[in-house]
Amino acid sequence: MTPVAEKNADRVSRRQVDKFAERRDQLAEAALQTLSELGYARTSLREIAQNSEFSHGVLHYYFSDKVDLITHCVRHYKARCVTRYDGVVATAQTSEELKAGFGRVLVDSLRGEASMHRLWYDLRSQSLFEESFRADVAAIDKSLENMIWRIVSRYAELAGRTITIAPPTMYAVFDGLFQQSLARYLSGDDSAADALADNVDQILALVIPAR
Amino acid sequence: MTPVAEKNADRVSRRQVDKFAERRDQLAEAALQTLSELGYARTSLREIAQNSEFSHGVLHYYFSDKVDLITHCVRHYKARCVTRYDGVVATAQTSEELKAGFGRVLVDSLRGEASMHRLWYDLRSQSLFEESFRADVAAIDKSLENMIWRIVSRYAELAGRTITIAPPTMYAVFDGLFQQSLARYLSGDDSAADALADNVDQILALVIPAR
DNA sequence: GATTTCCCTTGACGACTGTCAAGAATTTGT
DNA sequence: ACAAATTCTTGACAGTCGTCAAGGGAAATC
Repeated sequence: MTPVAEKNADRVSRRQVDKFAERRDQLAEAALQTLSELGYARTSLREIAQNSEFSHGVLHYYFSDKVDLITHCVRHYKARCVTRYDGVVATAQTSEELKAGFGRVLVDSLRGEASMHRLWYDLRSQSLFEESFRADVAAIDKSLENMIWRIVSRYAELAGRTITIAPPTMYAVFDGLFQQSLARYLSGDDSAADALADNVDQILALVIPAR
Repeated sequence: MTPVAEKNADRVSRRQVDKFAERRDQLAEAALQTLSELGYARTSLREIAQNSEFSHGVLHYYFSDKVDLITHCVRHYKARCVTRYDGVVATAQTSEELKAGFGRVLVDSLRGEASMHRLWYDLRSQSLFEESFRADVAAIDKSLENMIWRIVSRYAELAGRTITIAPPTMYAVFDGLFQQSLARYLSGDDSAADALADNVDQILALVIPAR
C-alpha cells in the first residue's frame, strides 16, 4: 500500500468513524428525549426508536446493548450541560453581576430543561442500584461539582472573601436546593423557579459570609 | 340483629380488617425489602412474592394493582422513618447534645439503612415522572422537612439563636448533604458517613450563626 | 456497470411482565 | 361434625421486553 493509498484509506476510515459516531449521537438524542419524558423505568428500545426516524433494530447496530446506549446517553448529556455557566463566570466583572448571572441561568435551566433535569436525578438514583452506570454518573457529578466550585470561588474572589466549605459540600447544598425546586416546579408551582433564585442568594450569603 | 350480635359482628369484622391490614403490611415489608435491593425499575411482583412466604397471586388478593402496592409501601415506609429523630430532640438538654445526637442518628441511619435510603431517592425520582406517586411522596417529603425543622429550630432555641432560613430551604440543604453522602457510602467509601457528620456540623454553624 | 460493503428493516425468539380466574386448602361459623 | 367463608396456589392469558438473524436496499469501490 502506497503512502497515498494509506492516506486515502485513513480518510475513508475516519469519515466512516465520524458518520458512525454521528449516528450514535443522533440516536442518543432520541433516547434522551424519550428518557426525559418517560423516565428510566418506562423507557424501552422500541419507544426510543419511535422517537427517532429509524426502526428498533438499528439500535443494536450502533449499540451493543441497552446499557451501552444509556451510558452513551449519559455521556452525551454531560457534554451539553456542564458548560452552561462558564460564560457567566468568564464575563462577570463584579460579585453582584456573577450572582445575578448564576441565578438567571439556574432559573432559566429549571424552567426550560425541567425534563432533562428530572432524568438526571432519575439516572443518578439508578446508579445507586446498577453498578454499570455508577462510574459515568459519578464523573458527571464531579464535573457539576467543579462547575459549582468555579462559580462560588470566583464569586468569593470578586467579593474579596474566603471560603471555608469544601467543594463537595458546597455542591451538595446547591444540588439539594435545585432538586427541591425542580420537584415543586414539576408539580405545577411555577413560582418555584423564582424562589430558587432567592434561596441561592440567601445560601450564598451564608456560605460566603462577610468577615 | 341484637346489640350483642352487632357487637360480635363488629368484633369479627374488626378482627378481619386487622388481619387484612396486618397481611398487607407484611407483604409491603417484603416489597420494601425487594425494592431496596433491586430498585423500582427492576422489581417485579413475582420477585416481591419470592421475598415473602407467599405465592405471587396473593398480591392481587391484598392489593388492587402494582401502583396500589407501591403506594402502600411508601406510606408504610414513612411511618417508620419519620420518628427516628424525635427521641434526640426530646431528650437533648443542650445545643451541643442535640447536635451530637442528630449527627449520630444521621450517621447510623446512613450506615444501617443505606438500601432503604436509596429506595427513597429512587421513588422520589419516580414521582417526578409518575403522577400517581406524587402526592404520597410529597407528603413524606413534607414530614421529613418538618422533622428537620423540629431539630434545627430546637437547636437554635437551645443555643439562643434565631433562624433566618425557611423550613423548605433548610430541608433542601440537609437533604442534599445526606444524598451525596449516601452515594459515596454506597460506592464503597465508608468514611462518607463520618464526613457527613462533619459537614452537618459545619452547615449547622453557618445556617444558625452566632449573632 | 458489477460487486462488495455498509446501513437499515423486518420478523421472530424466549423470557418476563401484570393481571386474573378456577379451584385447592385453610379457617371460621354453626 | 358439617357447611360456609376466607385465604392462598396454580396455571394461564395477552402483552412487552431485549436481542438477534436473515435479508433488502443503498452506497461506495473497483
